[in-house]
Amino acid sequence: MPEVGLKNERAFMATMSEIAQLAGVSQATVSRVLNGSAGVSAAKKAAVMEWVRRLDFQPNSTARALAANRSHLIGAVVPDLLNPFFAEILAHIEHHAAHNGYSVIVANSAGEPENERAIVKSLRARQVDGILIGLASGDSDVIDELKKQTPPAVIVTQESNDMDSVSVSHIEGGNLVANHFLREGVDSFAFFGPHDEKYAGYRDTLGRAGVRESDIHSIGNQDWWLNMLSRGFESAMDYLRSNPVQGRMGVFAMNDPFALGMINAAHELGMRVPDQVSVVGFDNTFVCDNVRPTLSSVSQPTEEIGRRAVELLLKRIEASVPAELVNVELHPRLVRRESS
Amino acid sequence: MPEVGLKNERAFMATMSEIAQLAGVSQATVSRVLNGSAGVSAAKKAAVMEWVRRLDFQPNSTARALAANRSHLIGAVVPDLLNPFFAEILAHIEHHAAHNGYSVIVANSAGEPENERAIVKSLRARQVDGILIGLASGDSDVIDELKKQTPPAVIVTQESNDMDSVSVSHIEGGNLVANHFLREGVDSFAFFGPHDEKYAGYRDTLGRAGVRESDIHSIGNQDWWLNMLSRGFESAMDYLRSNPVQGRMGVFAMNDPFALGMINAAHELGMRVPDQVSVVGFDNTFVCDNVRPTLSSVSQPTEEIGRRAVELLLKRIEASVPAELVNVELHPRLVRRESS
DNA sequence: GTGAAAGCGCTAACAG
DNA sequence: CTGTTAGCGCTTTCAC
Repeated sequence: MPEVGLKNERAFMATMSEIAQLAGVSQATVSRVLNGSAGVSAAKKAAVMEWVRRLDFQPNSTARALAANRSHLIGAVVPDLLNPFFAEILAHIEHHAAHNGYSVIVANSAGEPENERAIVKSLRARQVDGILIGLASGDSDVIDELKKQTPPAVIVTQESNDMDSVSVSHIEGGNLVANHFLREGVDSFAFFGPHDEKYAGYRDTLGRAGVRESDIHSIGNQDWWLNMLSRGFESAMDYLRSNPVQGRMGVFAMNDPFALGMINAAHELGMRVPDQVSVVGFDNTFVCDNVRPTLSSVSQPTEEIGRRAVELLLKRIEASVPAELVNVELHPRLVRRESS
Repeated sequence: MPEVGLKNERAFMATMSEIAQLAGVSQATVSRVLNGSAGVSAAKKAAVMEWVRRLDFQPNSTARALAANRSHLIGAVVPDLLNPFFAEILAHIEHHAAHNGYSVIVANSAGEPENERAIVKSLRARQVDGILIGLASGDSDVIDELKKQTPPAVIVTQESNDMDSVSVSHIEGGNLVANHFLREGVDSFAFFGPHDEKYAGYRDTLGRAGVRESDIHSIGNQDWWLNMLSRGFESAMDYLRSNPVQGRMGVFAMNDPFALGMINAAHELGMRVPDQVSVVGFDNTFVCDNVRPTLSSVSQPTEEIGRRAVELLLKRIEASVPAELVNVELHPRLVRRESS
């Protein structure tokens, strides 16, 4: 071991200069070896690697980031870590990022544009090489911010006209559910959540089957949806109490927690699922299989979303030139279970 | 705007020197102003701040980290992002870290000691100021790694003899469930999961009531528990099929997904919950309220765990001197619902 | 092939 | 109070 003073008592870390001294080469050569740059004699290379191994040397990524202007860090902004869907997406992002030598800084925006903005600023100051930003609903103001002076960014789980994005087609998701209800002979229709593209797809397909938009019931209002885990049940109760169901109603919920809330509310009021109330959720999170009745849900390929998002982002990072917009549009799938 | 060449076309970032030039002061003064160091004339301070505002300047955290040997970055290592419990903990960690000016790098260890080791190494190379490491089960080899040349680290959700830690007492959790079953007149007992401290607490309390350890049924084996989301149901089915229940059995599951698996398996086999099979889970995740029957579960104060862990870690980071071990031991609470 | 040297953008002495 | 100066540990010319 070399005789070096520890300037930080808590974590001794060798430096390239030390390795260089030990190996009898210049520090630049150590750098070359570690970066696999061509043109280092086998002998010196071996000498360097020997000491790298002996000291379990790892180059300081901060210094590297500063010098190379490349941090190998990406930022992942999610609207809600407590939502299993986003937790899943994050897990896959982390997995693929790590696999490519990138670390992930997480930040929770709570879906607030204000937070999103601040987070993007701070990520930029941290020199992240790229940003993956998960949006819970349609467009957000951040997009403007994102378009100007930031590292490359990719919108995840929503489409965007101005930015690269990776997501399923929510419209298609809505279509799927509408067709399903239609086939099952449901005779009244509701949408549980804020009106977005899912709603649009649902409405349009129902419309083509002769169902007027005014006949589609809206459950919940348009802004409470963030704290969804608790609010779903209450909203569903409110709705069912004041809207007696006759025949068979199909409820398309914007996400699984809401769908559960609806099922539980129906049971609470003595209605049968799926006979009187047929329920379909969205995201196909693991709870779907673990509740009774099991929950039908529109499935998003989270692994693919996470993977493609990382791939696209890294491509943007690698290529210094701005390229044409890419909107990866994946296909949702209806997973039918007992609730519908 | 100053005339500066952008060396990185994609993200122009002003530097302190530029601010200094604009404000007519030295770069060091800019640094002082931004760090709130005492002893800068109001006039110069104002001049600096003016330009900081105008250019929306944010100091480069990488450079800052390198120079100050302080990154304001902490690493959070979790065994499983897909487990809602850890997602929750992570959310709270992120929240409190951000609140204190720290960003969080997440890494998924999948509970593999090998990964944990590699992650800790890479986090160290990234100069994180501290590490929060969530352990899914008892002690891990990483602890040895953690004890030597790393930044301060705190174990989260498990106790440790060698490290700072923040967690509930799992033994106490086991006691709670045992007492609950005893009070409810359950007459046979099972534990669903690998034997750990929860099991020990359960066993000991049952023992004091005269139940022999050999009479406590073990469900599942000791190593599959990681991919729990799918395996719970199967294991429960296997168990119930080969062990006909007579009277009333109490099943204490190591976590909520397992508990759900047990309930579903019981239903599948025509058994009534909680009359024939009484089930209690662990972690009290949001699913507990969203399934029918609602699931009894031992609750961990995730917010407090996350907060105290961050607080403790920051204290360690702040204080340069190693202090006495701190093991924050919180209390679990049994939330009784319909399943028991 | 390889070393010397100039930064990357900042913090932190050290002089005045 | 404030400017000058020396690094932090690395990447990257630029010579030889």
